Amino acid sequence: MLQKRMTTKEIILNVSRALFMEKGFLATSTREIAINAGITQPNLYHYFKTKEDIYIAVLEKLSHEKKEELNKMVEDTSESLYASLLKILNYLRENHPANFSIMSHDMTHEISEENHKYLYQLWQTSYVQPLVKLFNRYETENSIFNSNELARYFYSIIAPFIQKENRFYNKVSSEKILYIFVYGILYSDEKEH
Amino acid sequence: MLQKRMTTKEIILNVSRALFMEKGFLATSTREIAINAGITQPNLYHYFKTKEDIYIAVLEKLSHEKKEELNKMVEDTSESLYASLLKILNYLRENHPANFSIMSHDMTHEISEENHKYLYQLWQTSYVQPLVKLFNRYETENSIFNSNELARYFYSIIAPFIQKENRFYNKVSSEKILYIFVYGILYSDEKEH
DNA sequence: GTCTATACCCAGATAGAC
DNA sequence: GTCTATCTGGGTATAGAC
Repeated sequence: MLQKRMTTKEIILNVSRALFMEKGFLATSTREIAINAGITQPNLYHYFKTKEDIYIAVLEKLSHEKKEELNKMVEDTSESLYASLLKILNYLRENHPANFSIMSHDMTHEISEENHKYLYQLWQTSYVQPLVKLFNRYETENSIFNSNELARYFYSIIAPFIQKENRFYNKVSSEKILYIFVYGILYSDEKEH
Repeated sequence: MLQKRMTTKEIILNVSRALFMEKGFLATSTREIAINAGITQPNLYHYFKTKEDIYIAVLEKLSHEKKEELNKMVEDTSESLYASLLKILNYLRENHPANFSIMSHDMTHEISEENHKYLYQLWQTSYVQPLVKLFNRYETENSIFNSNELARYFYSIIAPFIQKENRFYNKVSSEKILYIFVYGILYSDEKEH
């Protein structure tokens, strides 16, 4: 994917994605986006009406990409639940540019009400739904959690391990993270595996 | 605690805490702090050199308060691990003004390097250490996690359930949250409790 | 210790030439 | 489609009177 062959709009979306996901909405300036895209700041406004519109476009593209990938990973029915979750976790840790916590905060605090609702829907269909499908296949009747809850918990638990900058959480292996989610801290105390 | 009998500095710290914790460092303006404190914006600078200094002072006070409380809760050795964790979780959900994710992001992105290090130390001694003490009492040799890891995982797992604004996570009971941390999702599938 | 006035900067966004 | 120039508003912080 050479930048030379990309349109200006695509370049803007790419550099904006990196900046928004690393620094958050507020801390990312349109001037910074422009410089990184190799254009002037007013030129941005030829492609987008506002900075918020850029942000929406970035998350739209990101969500659609991840939706595709997550659905693909979930559809392999030959694997165990643990194996599927491990694959997803590793994929997100390697490929996802976003810090979920920042995304969530920006969505609820820095974005207009209607866009907030729209992004929430995007999140649901792209990230939560694939996981719900997965859990539905394994869930038994006496579980105290339904698939929707499990999908949300999964993301909240893995969130800190996805942010790139964190010196502590980055070193933790995906297997260890999953152990807690799947077996809890007591299981690993009482049993060997 | 009547505001009338508080000093101006205390009032500033109180309103700043509420604003910083809800909106984050960047999104909170000194004008807003001043209005809520009932003073003019330049008057802030009689008490603090910079906005960042206010932020540091807020987190210092908050940490020391929580350190006291957490240590108290951890010292009751008659309780089970589950009961202790439940007490701590409920306490934080009821009394902690902060969204840990925002705090963490501000610390690493919006604050000077030296203050960042200082706040990290505060976090360690006030929040992590009490939990480490607790886990040390229960940990067995074959656990794949040490107490320090468990303390950090605990906070990362409960983090989304502490932010006040979230419509989904707020409804979840503390018992359910702890179930996953202590028993995992599989245990609740296979066994009744 | 608190105020008014204001400096200074950087943000998002627009006008209009090329 | 991209630019230069610029508007407008908000931010943090300072000067200096009371």
